[in-house]
Amino acid sequence: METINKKILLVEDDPNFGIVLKDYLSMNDFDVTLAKNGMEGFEKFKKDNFDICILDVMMPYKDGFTLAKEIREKNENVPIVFLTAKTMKEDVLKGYKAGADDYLNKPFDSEVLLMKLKAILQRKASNGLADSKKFEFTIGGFHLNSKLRFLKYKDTESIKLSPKENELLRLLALHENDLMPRELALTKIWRDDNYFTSRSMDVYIAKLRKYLKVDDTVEILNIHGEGFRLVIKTEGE
Amino acid sequence: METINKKILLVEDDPNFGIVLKDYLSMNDFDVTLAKNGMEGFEKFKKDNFDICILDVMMPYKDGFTLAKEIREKNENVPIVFLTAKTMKEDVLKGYKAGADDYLNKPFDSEVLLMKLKAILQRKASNGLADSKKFEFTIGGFHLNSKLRFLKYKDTESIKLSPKENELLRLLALHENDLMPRELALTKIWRDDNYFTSRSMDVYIAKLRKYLKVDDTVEILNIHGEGFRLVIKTEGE
DNA sequence: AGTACGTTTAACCTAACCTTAACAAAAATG
DNA sequence: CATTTTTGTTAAGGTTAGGTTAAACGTACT
Repeated sequence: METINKKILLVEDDPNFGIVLKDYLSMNDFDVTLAKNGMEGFEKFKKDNFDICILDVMMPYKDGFTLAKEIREKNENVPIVFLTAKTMKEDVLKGYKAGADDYLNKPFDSEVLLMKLKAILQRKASNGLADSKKFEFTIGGFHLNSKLRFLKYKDTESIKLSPKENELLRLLALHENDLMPRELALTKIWRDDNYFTSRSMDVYIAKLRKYLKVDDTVEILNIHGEGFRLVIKTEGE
Repeated sequence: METINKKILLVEDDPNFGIVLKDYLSMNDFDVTLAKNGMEGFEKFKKDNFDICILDVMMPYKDGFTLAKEIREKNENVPIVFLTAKTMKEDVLKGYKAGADDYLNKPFDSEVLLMKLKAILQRKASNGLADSKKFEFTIGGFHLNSKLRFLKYKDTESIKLSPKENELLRLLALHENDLMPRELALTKIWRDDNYFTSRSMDVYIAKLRKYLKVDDTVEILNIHGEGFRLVIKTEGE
């Protein structure tokens, strides 16, 4: 498993710096794809599977934050590291809100970057990586494709799911018949756990229940104060 | 919703800075334990369960790295964030080698710290924490799942239990056939031992007895002035 | 500007939960 | 055996979490 080098998407508009950094990372056994701007970065992201994304914040056309958001919509797990020239608090906060995993101010030491990357990859490795790859589920009579974001019941037309609907249902499915803690969904999907996000989540639970109503072997149960449980009643028995 | 606050171990030798930081984090809904040096930090770490550790690097007797290593020996998962006054590359590298999750140079912005903590906890929330807690019990003809909070008798519909019912029954089951002291339940579940909580507990005992009535091999007995006993009459005999 | 879509916020209602009170029954106490 | 203390049980009350719908908001696309 460890034979294949980790793939990095590096998006950096300064060509000199970009090349230097790419070479440095390549020398350290990373498989680096370099993109010169946000647009190109997103295209390349869609076409491949990266283990980590390093995004410059200041870029023409599409800045790093916007790109990060787009990336997050496609993939909620891939680690994102921002590079920025200035130490602006706003930027840092914005970055973390966009789902950053780390943040580096230029000029930074390349060795430090390397250590950060290693630390991040290590963390990811310890987490259930299998989960992040799983995107197809059978839920009673339903089939959920959470990559393409649709839900199909038997031979009926498939329903399109919004990003939040999709992620929530996916999390529930990942914990099929088991408790899916409120807190988990809130931190993973809403990235904040407060009264409003919690209410928002309830709204989405209601939406999902509506979709699932056609199949009475499938149900979303509440465990008061804890979270929800997607139960699938197995036949007979 | 009663989300229990995340526990932070903060080890910082500068008393002024330590207090300020502790207060700031407390204000932001963290449950902070402050230790004044590495030694004390490790003692406190062993005595409790923390969600995250924030360690100053420069400390008398035992520096942050040494402490981090000791902590890692006890727990290889808990996130560790270092604080350091100087931007020394050596230190940063050493920190990551010691298993750091992040690194902050003083002076740092407190909001940035907050975001980092959130980002780290979010990452951690994604892996299912290995809850070594025991939550499944067989009580005569009953099956109690105290994680999903339900009680099932043979092949009947399972009953949903409220948090208090569930915790109380779980405590009783944990002490099956043995004395479960009043005081224990009151301090563990009600977090206070007074006349009213005690009466409340009696109400819950009554509720549990009602649930358990269908199986006459199971019974909750009172031991006057001491507590309760969940007895399970084994067959034959 | 206008439309479409996804998401959040507000509002209102119901269900779940916990405590308290009230009264009855046991058990201890002297 | 009268009295106090503890426990058993039920029901009322208050508080919070959750269910649901609709309106408001925001952003992207026309």
